[in-house]
Amino acid sequence: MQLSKTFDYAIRSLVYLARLPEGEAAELRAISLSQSVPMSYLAKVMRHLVRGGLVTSILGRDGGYSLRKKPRDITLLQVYEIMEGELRFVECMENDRNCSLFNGCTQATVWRRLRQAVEGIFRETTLEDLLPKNAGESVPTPIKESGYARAGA
Amino acid sequence: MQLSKTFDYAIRSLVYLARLPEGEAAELRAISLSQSVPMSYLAKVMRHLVRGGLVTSILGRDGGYSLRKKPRDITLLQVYEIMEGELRFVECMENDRNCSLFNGCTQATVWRRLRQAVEGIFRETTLEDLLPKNAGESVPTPIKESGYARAGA
DNA sequence: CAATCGTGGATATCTAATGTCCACAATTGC
DNA sequence: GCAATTGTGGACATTAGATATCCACGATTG
Repeated sequence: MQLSKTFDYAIRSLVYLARLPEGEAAELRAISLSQSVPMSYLAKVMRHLVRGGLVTSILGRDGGYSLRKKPRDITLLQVYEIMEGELRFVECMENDRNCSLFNGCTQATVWRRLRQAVEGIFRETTLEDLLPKNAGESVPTPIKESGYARAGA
Repeated sequence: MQLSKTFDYAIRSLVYLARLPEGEAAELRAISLSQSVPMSYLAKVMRHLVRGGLVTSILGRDGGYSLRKKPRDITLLQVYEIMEGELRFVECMENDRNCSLFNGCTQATVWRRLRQAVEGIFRETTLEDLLPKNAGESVPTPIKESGYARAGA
């Protein structure tokens, strides 16, 4: 019942990008530092987001990442599906192939209800909802940068 | 976002017990067979349920397990907490110690809403809800018993 | 006392998440 | 063109947790 760090990283990175001034891009290093996420791992996360169409990447010098949509047009459900695939609580959720037990699987109803609930929340929550309220704040910095985002890629 | 097999095993075993005639107990082997769960692993699951107070165990010959409460008095939330501990979606859910980022963690709200939703469903769903509707049915048997519950403990 | 159960805990295996690395392609400034 | 910078791609390593196995033991019954 845990959400993966990867998913959390993705959201935090997106929020970071959403807080940038219009049209500006952020480097991997900056995001990594601000979120205390290993740079090489974050790189992988960002690639997902790029392929998923939520983020644009700019190559070469002065490159970086920037949002491709308005914060309010990015839902957590989109992010989840890009990072983790379809929302599912048990192996057998859709395909009865896996489950050789034919107790009519009375659990299925519960799992389905669970998914609907979670999916609903994810669908209704956009990046905008995750932006800090106090407007005139600048991008946050990490408390201690214990070894993240050093030399490397 | 996956539920553990262990949790699923626990529920299925409880449902199995709930379907027994009043006051009857079931052996580990029988449960294991019916659910296609390795016996030695199921033993561990059952111990949790015993310690958690949902199930009584009878030692010695003709021993086995039986429910300690009525099916409608056992909620999925109880089962979950016994098997997995407190419901939680991210590490930092309660204690801010883990999280050295002070972006005010706007996600926290979402995680909390998520938990409330799931917790609600778990709290409202009892074992009774998981019993097959068609009354006069006997305890199910597995389709194929491919190697489970053989010799061993 | 012998057969049958569950108990307890150490240990092993497996799998997915997480993290690391390096060669490469794109872009920009000189 | 060249060097520096930035993201890309994929192979690989590590870790952690879930899952599974084992065995010596205690309880119970006939």
